[in-house]
Amino acid sequence: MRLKYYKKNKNYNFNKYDKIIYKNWNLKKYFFSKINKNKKSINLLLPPPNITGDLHIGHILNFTILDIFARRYRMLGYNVCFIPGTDHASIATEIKIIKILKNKGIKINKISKNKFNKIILKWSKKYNKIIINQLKSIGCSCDWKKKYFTMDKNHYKSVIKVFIKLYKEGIIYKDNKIVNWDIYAKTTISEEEVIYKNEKKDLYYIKYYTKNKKNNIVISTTRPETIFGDTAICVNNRDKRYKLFRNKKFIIPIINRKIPLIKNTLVNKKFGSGCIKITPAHSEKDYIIFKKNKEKYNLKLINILNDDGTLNNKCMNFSGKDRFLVRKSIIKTLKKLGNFVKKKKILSKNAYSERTNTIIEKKISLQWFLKIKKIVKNIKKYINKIIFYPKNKYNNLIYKWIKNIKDWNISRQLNWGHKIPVYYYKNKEVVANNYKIAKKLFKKKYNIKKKDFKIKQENNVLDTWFSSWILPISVLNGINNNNNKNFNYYYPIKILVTGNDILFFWVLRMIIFSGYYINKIPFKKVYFTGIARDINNNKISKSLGNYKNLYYLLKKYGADGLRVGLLSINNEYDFIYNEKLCEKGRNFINKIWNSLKYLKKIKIKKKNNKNKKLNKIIIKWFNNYLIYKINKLNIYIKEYKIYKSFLLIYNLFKEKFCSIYLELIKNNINKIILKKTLKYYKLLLLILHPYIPFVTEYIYNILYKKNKNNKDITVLKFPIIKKKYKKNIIKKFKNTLEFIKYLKKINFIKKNKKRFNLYIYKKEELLYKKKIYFILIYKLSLIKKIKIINKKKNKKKYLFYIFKNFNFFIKKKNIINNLNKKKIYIKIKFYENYLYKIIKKLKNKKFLLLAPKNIINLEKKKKKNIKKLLFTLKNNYKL
RNA sequence: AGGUGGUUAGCUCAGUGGUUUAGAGCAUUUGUUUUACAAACAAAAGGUCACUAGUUCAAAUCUAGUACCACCUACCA
Repeated sequence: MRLKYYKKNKNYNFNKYDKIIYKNWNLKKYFFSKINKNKKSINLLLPPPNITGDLHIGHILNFTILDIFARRYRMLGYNVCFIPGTDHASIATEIKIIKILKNKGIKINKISKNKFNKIILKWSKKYNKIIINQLKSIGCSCDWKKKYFTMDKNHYKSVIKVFIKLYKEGIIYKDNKIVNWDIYAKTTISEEEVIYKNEKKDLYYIKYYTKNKKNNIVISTTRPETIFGDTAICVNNRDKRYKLFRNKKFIIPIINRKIPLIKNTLVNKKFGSGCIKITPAHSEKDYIIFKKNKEKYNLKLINILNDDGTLNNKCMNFSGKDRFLVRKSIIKTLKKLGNFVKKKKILSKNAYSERTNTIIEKKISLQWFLKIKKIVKNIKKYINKIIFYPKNKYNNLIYKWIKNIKDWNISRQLNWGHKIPVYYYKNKEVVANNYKIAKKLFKKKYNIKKKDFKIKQENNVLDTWFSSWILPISVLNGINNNNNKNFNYYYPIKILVTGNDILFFWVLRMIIFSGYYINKIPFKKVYFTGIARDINNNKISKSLGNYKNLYYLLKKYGADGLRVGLLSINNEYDFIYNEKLCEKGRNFINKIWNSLKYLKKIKIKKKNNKNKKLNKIIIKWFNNYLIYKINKLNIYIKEYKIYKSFLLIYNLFKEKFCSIYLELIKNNINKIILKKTLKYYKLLLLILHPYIPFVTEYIYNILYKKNKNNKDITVLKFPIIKKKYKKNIIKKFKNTLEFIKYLKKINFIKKNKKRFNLYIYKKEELLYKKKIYFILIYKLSLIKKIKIINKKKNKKKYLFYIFKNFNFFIKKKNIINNLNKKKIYIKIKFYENYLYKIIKKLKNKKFLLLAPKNIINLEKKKKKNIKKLLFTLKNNYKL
């Protein structure tokens, strides 16, 4: 690897070096995992992004967290297998292609299926490449040899195998049911892909007369265009208003067809007129009522919609027109006929397709279903074995979902996807792996003796999620061969990282499938991230396109900068993404770059014994502080508190290392301290590496690698320090810095910056020496010397100050008091009030009786100190 | 309608039953071009911690209720 260092560079040139560094990692096969029984395996699965477009902030957050786990486990000596992949995303991709073709002015009807499929294939190849490059460019340390695509041969085979098994067990079946119909994509979609939005709608009240027009009944509906599909009128069993009408028949306006009045408890008396029309082919509830009364009343099922959302030929002169246009014109007609009563605005939900954002229609249709309830029985057992982060947040939700779960509609009327392996001959069907086997089966099963007969494969493809729910097993080829070495070694996944929005789509289904198929959990842990949202609180997603291109962000902020930016928010909850986050990330990387520049520049002065003592203290402090923080860091990561862990490192590096440590040793560097500094710096790079892999690798190569054959940082050991640290040293150092800050704050710095003395009591000398480093005070403040005195100093010449428990004096002439008097007055008032409160507390008998002793003592101390402080302030006020 | 989470500085968010004035980043204001870093450093200003009640010697923190916001689930002719 050729990495060069130019001292003139103002920042880390990520555009140039990130690629070189990743190539090098790849060349040395650091991320490729082979079975090694002496090493524990860690299996991580990258949730496959859809090939519909490039990656966005949500993905990057997700994958960064996964990559942190991967890199850290690798550095801890585990055999990490981080499996990347992409999803064919059947419906999403197909819609995307259709849109693109439409924009080009190409009509889909005029393209043959073959050609269409070729276009999609080309697209999928292109975007597979793009996505992989993007994953590499953000630093994902994946095992590329194990890369999968959900339309690969092997995966396809697995999907088919699973389908056949479930079909044979009677879990997959074909039936006429009400499904969600997307009129744009012309396919069914699953319940999870439907988004309900509450919107204002008109509720129409319409009169239906009896034959002789003597009586009428008023139904209420939001969809008057469906009257062509009416088969009955329904009221609640207990609704007394309609008692008179029992057993009567009514006539549908416009089409003049007779329909009966029926009863059902599902009808809500209070809503609308309490009387509804039944159109069983286009409403789930109506369908249920229809089924119950079908035989008794001889009801018919009438489908009135074409696949594109226009009315079909059963709708008289309205046929061929869009359902919403018909709604308007039919109301006009009803008004003319005198059947229209009134309309009312109500708030009601419209069902939208998540994929195409069009209003979906409920429609009766012959589809394939999966009896998920049948295989979900033992799920509690498996869910209890899996740990979810954040803990317990989703438990209730999960069980509720399982309770209400309906059969899963798995067939889609699309081209792009796994074709359902069912074959037809006349009205007979078989399920088989391929055409040849299917033909043989027909011959056997149905005793067909003809040599030449044509069979047809089912046109529909499977829902995308049908191929996703088997992933944990299928990526290790565990479906085709459930006793292979890889599968036995790597299964199950250690931790799954994913957005909380696909809990039902994917996460739960994987648990259900693995539990059913091999009686095992698919993963040990699940880490849910929040969802990235834009300023308007919309999900950042491919379909909305509300995000900037990744390459733009990478060019501007670098991969490490992006990673830092996204780690700067608490990712357990949804968050609003703002590009300023990336700026913060970039700035941090810049800081790191400059620290390297500084270390490269250091020149050692030969004779420097002046500040040996100071150096010793600094080293002692930082050494202990590092151990303390690294210990804490490891605890955070073990608890999967990623956000906290990074915040810790961020502050450790920027504040403690750069602002304090490096500033303190400046101009005072000898061989020993340089050696120590490089050691600390290496430790910092190591703990930073999982978070920001590129820049740390670069610096490590520049600063520490002497031979080509030396290891890169990515395979070094992650520091876990078992040494104990000394708390009192850390505290003493902190105390001292606070003391110095206080000295600066009381504002007695002379303009000529002449040094002056600080006076302390003899009796407090020990306390001072125990808790404060004098040497640091000399270094960082204008104090010339700390002098020890026996008696109180003359008020006229000296001013008395207090910091925590420390009392000290300063000569008045050393103070330039430019605090204005008003401010001091406000302070005095504040402390007087504060003092009053404490005195009151200390007079409270209950407090003295019940509060712990140390708290009481603390209050007493406070009282003392505030009194003194007030004294000082008042003195200052006079000044 | 039910569930979950939230309400803390102008913005985005940390935070803990008692530590003299509740923290960070960004934004704002002021100062500093001093040899690692102006994408920096130093500092200032900015908060009745949503509201009400309760528990407690002590509540921003625990409990309950209210209001508002977000998400999820269900109903809707």
